[in-house]
Amino acid sequence: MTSKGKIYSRDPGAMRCLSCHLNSLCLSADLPLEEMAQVSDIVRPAVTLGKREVLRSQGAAFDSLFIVRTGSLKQVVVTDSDEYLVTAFYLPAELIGLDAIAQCVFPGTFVALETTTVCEIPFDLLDQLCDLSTVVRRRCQQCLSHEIFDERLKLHLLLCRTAEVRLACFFEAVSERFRLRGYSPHHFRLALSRSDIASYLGLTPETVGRVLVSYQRQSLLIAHGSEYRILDLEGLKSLAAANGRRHRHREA
Amino acid sequence: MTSKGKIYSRDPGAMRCLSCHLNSLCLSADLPLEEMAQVSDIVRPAVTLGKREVLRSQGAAFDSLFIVRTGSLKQVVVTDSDEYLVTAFYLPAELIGLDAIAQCVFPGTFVALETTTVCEIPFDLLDQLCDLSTVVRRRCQQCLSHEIFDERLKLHLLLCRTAEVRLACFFEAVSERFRLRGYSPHHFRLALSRSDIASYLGLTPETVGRVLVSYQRQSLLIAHGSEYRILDLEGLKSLAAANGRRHRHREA
DNA sequence: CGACCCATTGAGAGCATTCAACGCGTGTGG
DNA sequence: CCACACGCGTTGAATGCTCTCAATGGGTCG
Repeated sequence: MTSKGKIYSRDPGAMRCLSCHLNSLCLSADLPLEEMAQVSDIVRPAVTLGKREVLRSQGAAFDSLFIVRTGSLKQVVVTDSDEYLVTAFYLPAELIGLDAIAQCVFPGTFVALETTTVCEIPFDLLDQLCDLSTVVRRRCQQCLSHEIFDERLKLHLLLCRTAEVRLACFFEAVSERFRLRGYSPHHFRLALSRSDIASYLGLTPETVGRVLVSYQRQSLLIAHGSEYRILDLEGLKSLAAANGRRHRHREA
Repeated sequence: MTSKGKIYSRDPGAMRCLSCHLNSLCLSADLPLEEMAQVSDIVRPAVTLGKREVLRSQGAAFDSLFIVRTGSLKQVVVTDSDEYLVTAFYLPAELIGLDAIAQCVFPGTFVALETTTVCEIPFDLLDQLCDLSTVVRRRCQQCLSHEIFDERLKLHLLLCRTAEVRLACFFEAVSERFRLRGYSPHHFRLALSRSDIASYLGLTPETVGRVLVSYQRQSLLIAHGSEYRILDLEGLKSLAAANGRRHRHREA
């Protein structure tokens, strides 16, 4: 398709990644300088999205991966039976579009939850880069594999959990994601609505609300709109770990 | 580590893949002859496992991917809170170990559900092959990406489903997996126990049993031990699609 | 300022779990 | 070869969690 030659000419905007505050978390994390420069070169300048603006629609041809710089997005899948399902959400430095590679089509719609900027990485260029650099290829592989395991285990755990435990797991994970990105793990704004959280966890908005109230009564966390303040992270963690329910299996 | 040269010398056992009955489904599917030969060369002769025998244990160093030739296996994860969770199972031609790549450790124990044979693909060799062949690399990428999306959507769907619908989804998916592999989609043996199925779906064995009885009363499917006969696949599918429950969202 | 969406609260119903008991088949050890 | 233990599958009754439905108030957008 596209000509294969010379995909990285050192242009003025290059080395963008090096100076980016997310540098250490991104796709380019831990890459040697040379490779990081190569990745830098194929990254398009950041795009800004307004709240509720769509980055890519479900079914659109897969052209690029994206990395969140600021703000956040959710992935919404509309199923055959016209259900509206929030299947993922993305915070700064997180990679969008990995699930589109196989089918060459975006499996869901990506919607900005607030004013958001994203870097675009054209996939055909990244693909060429993978051919040239083993390090980059491995890094991509790692990102892919990491998501598989992460998702699988978490979702399987949630399947047999009560609402109270599901939310504890959710906030524990979110808090950790913020912490890794250098934000406070105890106090953050999460632009997902209660309905979004409910959809993501397979609950109803009412139940989510009720559990939040019960958390507040237990002095675990306080929710004010989209502001969340975790008072007792350890308490939340033990709630999340407490195998919230049933199933007394033994080893194989 | 290992020397990079000449990883594919045409040895007598080569072209194994070409003559394998699973050829068209496997990792090697759709590869040009030359690449298929290369993959063939790094595949180790099939290993046989007895029932309940462990292929790799949770936490073991990641060394190889495996492909099921005959039989089946389950992946069991023991969580921090000592829960025993069935997170995946594998039928012939399916790829084991993709979720181990990121952490370089197997995230769960792989147990044979019956007498089973698997092909082993040493990962360091496959990795080298990816460096040499774009086609192989893309194919690996595809396998990885496919799992992400598949799992995510299915599990999120299950989260807000009743037991009746969860099992319908389960059998629809299993039937399809058998069909793709050339077996009857209507009649198959599934070596997973009721407890395994329950764990996989986040239910209790009792509930699984009760739903199976209700299916039988509705003439949807008949279960005799590990033999399953689907009488009304369409009925099962519509049950699975019927958004088994709640949540009336609108588009974004 | 009105429409609409989101969040919250309450009451009732339904579904799945829990707990308990039983029959069956298999594998083990005497 | 047989007895027994054990895991698996099944069934029943009761509890409890979460959904459903409904109504209200607050915030936002047009």
